[in-house]
Amino acid sequence: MEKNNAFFNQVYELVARIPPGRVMTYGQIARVLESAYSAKIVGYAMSRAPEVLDLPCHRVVNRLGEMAKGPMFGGEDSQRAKLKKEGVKFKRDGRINLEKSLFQP
DNA sequence: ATGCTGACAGGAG
DNA sequence: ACTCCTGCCAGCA
Repeated sequence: MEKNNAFFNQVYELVARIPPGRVMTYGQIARVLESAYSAKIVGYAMSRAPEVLDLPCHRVVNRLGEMAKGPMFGGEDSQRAKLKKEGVKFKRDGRINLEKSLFQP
């Protein structure tokens, strides 16, 4: 990985600690990293995340419990199925039940 | 160096 | 419940 930048590394490390069946929001991650970076930076870090790190980026969602709209994880449905398979609770809207699946370090 | 963008969040209408 | 506006900070052209 060429980008050994601190923020990216921080985010990667934290995301890597998210256990199966749990998810985190971008804002939550930003807060855990201590007030610093905005949620956007977290998302940006994910977008540039080296796949060799094998980051469970599909466990990172926005505050609505929804995943990114574009075809970034191989399709939103694909990510949703993945999370569901890991035991993440979904509401009938198709959104994640953050109350039950939010991972708090 | 300057400005725009971005896998977002939070408040207000 | 929804939509719109603003703030956030690093990366990139």
